Amino acid sequence: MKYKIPTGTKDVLPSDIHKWHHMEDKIRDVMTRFNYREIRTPIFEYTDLFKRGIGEATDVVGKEMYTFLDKGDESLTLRPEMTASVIRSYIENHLGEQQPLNKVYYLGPMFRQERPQKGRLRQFHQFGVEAIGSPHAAQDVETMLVSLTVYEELGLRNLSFKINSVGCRDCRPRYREELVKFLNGIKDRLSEESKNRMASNPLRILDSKNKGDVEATKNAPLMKEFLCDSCAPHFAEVQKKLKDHGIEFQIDGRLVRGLDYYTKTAYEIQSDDLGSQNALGGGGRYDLLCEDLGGKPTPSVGFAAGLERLLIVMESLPDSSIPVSGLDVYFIALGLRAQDALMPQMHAIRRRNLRCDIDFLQRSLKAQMREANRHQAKKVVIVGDQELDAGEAVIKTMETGEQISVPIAQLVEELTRR
RNA sequence: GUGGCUGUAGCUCAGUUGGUUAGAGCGUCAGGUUGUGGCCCUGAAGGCCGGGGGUUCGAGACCCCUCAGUCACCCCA
Repeated sequence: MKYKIPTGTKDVLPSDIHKWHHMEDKIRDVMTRFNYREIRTPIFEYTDLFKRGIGEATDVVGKEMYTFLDKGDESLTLRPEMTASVIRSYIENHLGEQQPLNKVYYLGPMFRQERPQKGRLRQFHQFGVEAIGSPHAAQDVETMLVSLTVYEELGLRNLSFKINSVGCRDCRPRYREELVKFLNGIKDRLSEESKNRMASNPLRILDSKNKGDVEATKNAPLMKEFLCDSCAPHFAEVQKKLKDHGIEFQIDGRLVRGLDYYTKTAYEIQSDDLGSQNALGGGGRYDLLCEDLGGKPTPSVGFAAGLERLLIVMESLPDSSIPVSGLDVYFIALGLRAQDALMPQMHAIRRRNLRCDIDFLQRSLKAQMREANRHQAKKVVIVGDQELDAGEAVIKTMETGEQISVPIAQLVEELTRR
């Protein structure tokens, strides 16, 4: 085969598209009820935005970005995530000047050049929200509720919901010092990767999956023990509000997440159906990002979640709760005269909001019936020379097999009745 | 970037220690019904056995290289 799809990308074929529509419809529905409005930003941005926004030390920026020079020698990058783009747009369009709190959501493709595996593609899709402007724990909790509601209403169960606080620029440095002190004591037991991270981002050593690292850091100090007078009550309040909502969660003191901009709250929703890449979505607060990108200090919180991963979990549900719908009417014309007579009728019925189709291959009645069945047609209209001469059409109800004859002139009325 | 596994029909997969013409199920198409779907029966079409090289009288199978997929590491959605 000469042409192949690029590594790490997937076609969504017509036979699967209803699953995507189902997810997308539910996401937009929930977002709307929570009063988040969609924002659409370009698929690419100037490379510096992501370097500054996500952090030079992160894996995303360090080794996963699709970066290229355009014909004007500008360095552009296919977006690896949305938060930096959204904040750029928020600042650039002065959204904060028009109202103090902006709640936005997005849904679209992201790009990271990594080795694909289960639940990880080079072009993948995320939905997410950003609530820009509120420093309060209630806002953290609302974003959590958005994602949990989407999952809940799509029928997902048995998810695990983990939260942590990663502190702020006041308390994190103090903690980081303590942590490095501890890590130095057990340095020789750490993996190479973790040793390399000692200088750049020691916090992430804690959520390493390497068994040796996990064992070695078992007694490491945790951020939650070092939270400052601002972060500690905030974290406590998030927990209290979650309990008020009856939301089950676990505190995971080692949850850090790989994006540099998080402050205070960090959270992740996981599923066991996902294999090794078990995060369905995650998010947190990023109170410093806006000013880092040249805007005014603006406390914000948001999450991002993967659609491909959501799809994997949905497909693992015992009874596929993804609705499929068939045609309302399939038109069977035996001969071109009959086709000429039926197409205007079909058009009129399509204009009355029914889903219809007709055979375009001039095949046998039997073949056309099979086609009707394949499309799960509720009714079939059959017209051949006999009917044509009588000015009539046969309407067959597929489920019961019952057939009636009606004048062709009354087809529209007959089929759209009820 | 590193490692494991897998590449045979549209899909899912068999294929014996290397041996004649490469199979099955599903799907597709047709017939069984002069103009009636699903279920059933019958038949047909559909394969450079991922690609290249090598060993051999003989390779889908063995060896080497290569490409692709997949899973895992790292990290994340």
